[in-house]
Amino acid sequence: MARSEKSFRLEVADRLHSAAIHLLRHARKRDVVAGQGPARLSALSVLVFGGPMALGQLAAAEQVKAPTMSRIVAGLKRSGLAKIEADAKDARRIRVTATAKGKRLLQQARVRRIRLLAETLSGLREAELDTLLRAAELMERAVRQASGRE
Amino acid sequence: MARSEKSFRLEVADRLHSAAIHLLRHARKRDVVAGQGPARLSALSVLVFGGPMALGQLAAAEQVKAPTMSRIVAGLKRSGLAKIEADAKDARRIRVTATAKGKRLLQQARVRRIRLLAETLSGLREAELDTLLRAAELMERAVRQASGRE
DNA sequence: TTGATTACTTAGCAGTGCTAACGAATTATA
DNA sequence: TATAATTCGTTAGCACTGCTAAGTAATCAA
Repeated sequence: MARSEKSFRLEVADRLHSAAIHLLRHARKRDVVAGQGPARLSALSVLVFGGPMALGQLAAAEQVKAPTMSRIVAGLKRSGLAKIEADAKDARRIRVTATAKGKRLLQQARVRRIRLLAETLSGLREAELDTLLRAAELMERAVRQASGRE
Repeated sequence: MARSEKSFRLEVADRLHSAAIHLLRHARKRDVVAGQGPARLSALSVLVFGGPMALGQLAAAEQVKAPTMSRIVAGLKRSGLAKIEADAKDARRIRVTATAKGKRLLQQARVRRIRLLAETLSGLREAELDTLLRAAELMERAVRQASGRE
């Protein structure tokens, strides 16, 4: 059967969507161990690897609205995982920074989560892992490009 | 740097986890169009493609606890997307069935969501889409195997 | 028959997403 | 300079989704 460029993309989108949901749902239980929800861990990750930034930047990076990020940051602060300072140039802005405790917790949570996801992948051969790695890169690229288009 | 079998799997798990989160977060806004949250749509999908089933089965299929599924089903019922009947054999059980309206809505929501995810993938070449499709299959397989192991 | 198990519901907590509305600070303009 | 428009973040309030604990009803086992 001849497959058109377009319908093939729809098929890929469909299958990928489903697979991503199932994969994450399977890995999700694990986040609980850190005592922090996935949104907080993800935001903390951005802070740790991207350095201190304003709330708005963080919200954009996480593709979330400002009020949502405001609450996430409040939670991180309450847990001592991030701290908030005033911006020297612009008093409207805040500067969100991961604390040492935040960095530590992130590494631990990350290790646990990733290790358990790796278990899920334990039945795959190395060549198949290569495919997944390339796929992960493609997904990130596609999202970046699409975000730019919006 | 020589990569060991093990650390490579950890790296793949890490990148894949991150990519899946970002991809779904990017596609998520779309579900809103249907006026139903992702958990309801996903459960409805199981009902439509898997046929009527008991609440416990549905919860297991969605990897969710019974109380959570109880509420999801209540929501579907309230919206007229699913109906609940008594089980003939066992009065403790309920039989959850997708209504015609539920099937219709699911198809529409699915088409919308998939079409918009396909847009996200529009910058990729056909060979890259092939990679994603293979990756989706691998993810599903890995999750199935891991679920069996648990 | 009585006790244990199973299926589902209810209640209550926490996290995460949104929009609307607000105050404070900054920038642009008359 | 004074005023208006914009930007940044917060608060309030809604909805959805996940959990555990506890309760009810039905079934199964001893």
